[in-house]
Amino acid sequence: MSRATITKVASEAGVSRSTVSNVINNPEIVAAETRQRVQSTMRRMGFQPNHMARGLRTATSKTIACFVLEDADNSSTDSYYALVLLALSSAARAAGYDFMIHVLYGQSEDELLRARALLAQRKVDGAVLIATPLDEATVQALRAWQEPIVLFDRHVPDLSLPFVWADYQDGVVQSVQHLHAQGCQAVGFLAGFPSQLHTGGVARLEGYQRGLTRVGLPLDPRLIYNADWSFGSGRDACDALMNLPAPPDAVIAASDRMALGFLQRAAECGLRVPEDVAVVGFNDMEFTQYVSPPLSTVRLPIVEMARAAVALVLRRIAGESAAEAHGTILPVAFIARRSGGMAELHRSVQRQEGL
Amino acid sequence: MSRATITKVASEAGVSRSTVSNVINNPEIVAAETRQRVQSTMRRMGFQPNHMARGLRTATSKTIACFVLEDADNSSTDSYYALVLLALSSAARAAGYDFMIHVLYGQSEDELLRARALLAQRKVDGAVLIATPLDEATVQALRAWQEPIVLFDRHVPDLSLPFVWADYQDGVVQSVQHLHAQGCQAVGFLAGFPSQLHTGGVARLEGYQRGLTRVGLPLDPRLIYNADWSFGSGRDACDALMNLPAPPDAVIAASDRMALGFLQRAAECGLRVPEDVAVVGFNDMEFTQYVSPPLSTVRLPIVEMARAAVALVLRRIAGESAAEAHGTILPVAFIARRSGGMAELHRSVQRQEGL
DNA sequence: TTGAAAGCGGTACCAC
DNA sequence: GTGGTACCGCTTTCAA
Repeated sequence: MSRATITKVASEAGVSRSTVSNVINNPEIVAAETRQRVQSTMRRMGFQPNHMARGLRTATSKTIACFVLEDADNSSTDSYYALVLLALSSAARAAGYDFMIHVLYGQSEDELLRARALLAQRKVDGAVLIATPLDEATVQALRAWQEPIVLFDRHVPDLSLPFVWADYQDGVVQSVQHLHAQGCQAVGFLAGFPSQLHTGGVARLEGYQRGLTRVGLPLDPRLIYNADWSFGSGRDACDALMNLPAPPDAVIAASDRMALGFLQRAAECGLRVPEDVAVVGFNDMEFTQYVSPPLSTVRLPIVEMARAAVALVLRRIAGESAAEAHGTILPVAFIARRSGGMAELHRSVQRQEGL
Repeated sequence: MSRATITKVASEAGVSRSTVSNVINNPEIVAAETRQRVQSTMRRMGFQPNHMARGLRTATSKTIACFVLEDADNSSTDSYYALVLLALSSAARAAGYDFMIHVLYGQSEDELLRARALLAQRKVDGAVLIATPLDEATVQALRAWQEPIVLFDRHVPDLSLPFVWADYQDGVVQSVQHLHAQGCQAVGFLAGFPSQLHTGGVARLEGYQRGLTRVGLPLDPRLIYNADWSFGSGRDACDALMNLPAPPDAVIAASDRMALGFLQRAAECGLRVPEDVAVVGFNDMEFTQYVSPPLSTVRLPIVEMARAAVALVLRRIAGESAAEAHGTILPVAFIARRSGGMAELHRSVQRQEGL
């Protein structure tokens, strides 16, 4: 039994194909009686307009893709990606678009071509790119395509590709302020690789520096440990920093994973958190609530970022130039938990309770 | 500048459209010289065949979808989903298919219709369904569609929907065996909701019972705590079980999250793990490596499961009936870490080292 | 308000 | 081995 087509519906309902088409796309211009007859026929026959035929005619797919640039570490297996993908899918759907995910294994020309084919073949109307490592050359290439592409969670200063980005810098500033409010005087920092290509890493380091300045603490380079984002490097950082002649009384890690490594090693060394050293992470990964003590951290507004990214893609699809559709920067939220010290929190709770 | 079409390429290369089409789809039947001329013309013009036109003609989209059934808990933000989605996407791509993700917010008729539309409109050729909660009625409906749909990580005994499933039961059997080999004599169990609809929960409980039988330990119902999969319920389980007149010397949790709650509460109560009580989780979530002590757990073969699921979908797309394409059950792996006790491991290491 | 007809960009069959 | 041509199912003028 072959599928119902618009032609069959038309002949069944005793109207022309154009009328059926109008019932679907411009119901208001069809006479009420005709419309109802056609609608009930469509329902009865289980008619669904063929996406390919429609797309061929209208030259749109009503689909957007997320290009996931996978690096060597398989970083995209992180739960962060689950959150982002689902948030994007939900934002796309809210806008009436379907959502495709396409993984790029590296940034080879070949892989870029495959991604481009999706756009060139009109299989998708636009794309959001999510990439931890991102070469300059790749960005240039993407830009040259002149397709509706938006960078997610990336800041691209000069290049005219629209982007969505969270205020990483402010997240660390808030962390410093919180720790300072706890009475901490020597705040260390576990930096990730602050390569130029990982703008998030740079922004966090800048936030650290700016935060110190703002609360009036000196910047001591010895308190900055250059880790590599991994759990293990967080452990190493603990050994390195806490054995300094003048160890920090608090540390901020550029990622929750490093913070957790630090936390674990600190426990092994008999250090109490936050009494001996307060710890703050970054990202609010699920497990941060489950460790002892629960980890203070910074939460990214992923749902809002996804919405903003989809909105930017849609503007590009609608014909807006890449130059017009500039970047969107969204605020982050500091999440106070025990590892960062709770004095401030207690005070504010007391204040709320009118004590 | 409008996009290159097959017609333009044809006239540019001085051949007919059919020949260009053949160069793309049946290169071997075209004369080498013609083929090369056409190919270089295509390249020069940046020609990409229009997906819609091709799909219209061939009635295929070369796309499969993953339907994600989202429950009230937003469980799909779990990193498990990131792994599954990326594994599916990779498996799809290896088979030459693109990959769409479509979230169903609940199991209402409306949501099911939206998912069905994707198939009926020929926007996707088939789908993998991944769902924590899954009503009988939904399964019946899916089945009635007669579309290429495969259930991921679900066991559907009687219903003729192909499925992929991991040997949950054996995972727990292995856990029991490991603990028994450590000398544990009273192994408790933290069950999730063992509803009929969550077959994974049932299988784990069965594995517990079967494991005990196999190693010759008695089944003591008091050692089974009915938790709800959450971190908090794992904590509660610790209080409940460890305050029994005869507390267990080991517990197996049906999820890592519960195991971690147990671990945390145990630490608060001054219990040593694994000396006072050994703990084993289930799923091998990332954070299990990061807690103290690292959590023994059971790892699901997600990549293999994804491959199997895509393979089943493709068989259905190729025309195989749902009845023929039965289920695939894949083996799981017990991961020994410190929380479960390491005596056995030490022995086997010594054995390997020839001691 | 409705219908006829011309595509959209490919594929596939059939002559040549 | 190559070219002509009839579709695939829908949208979109343009007349009636």
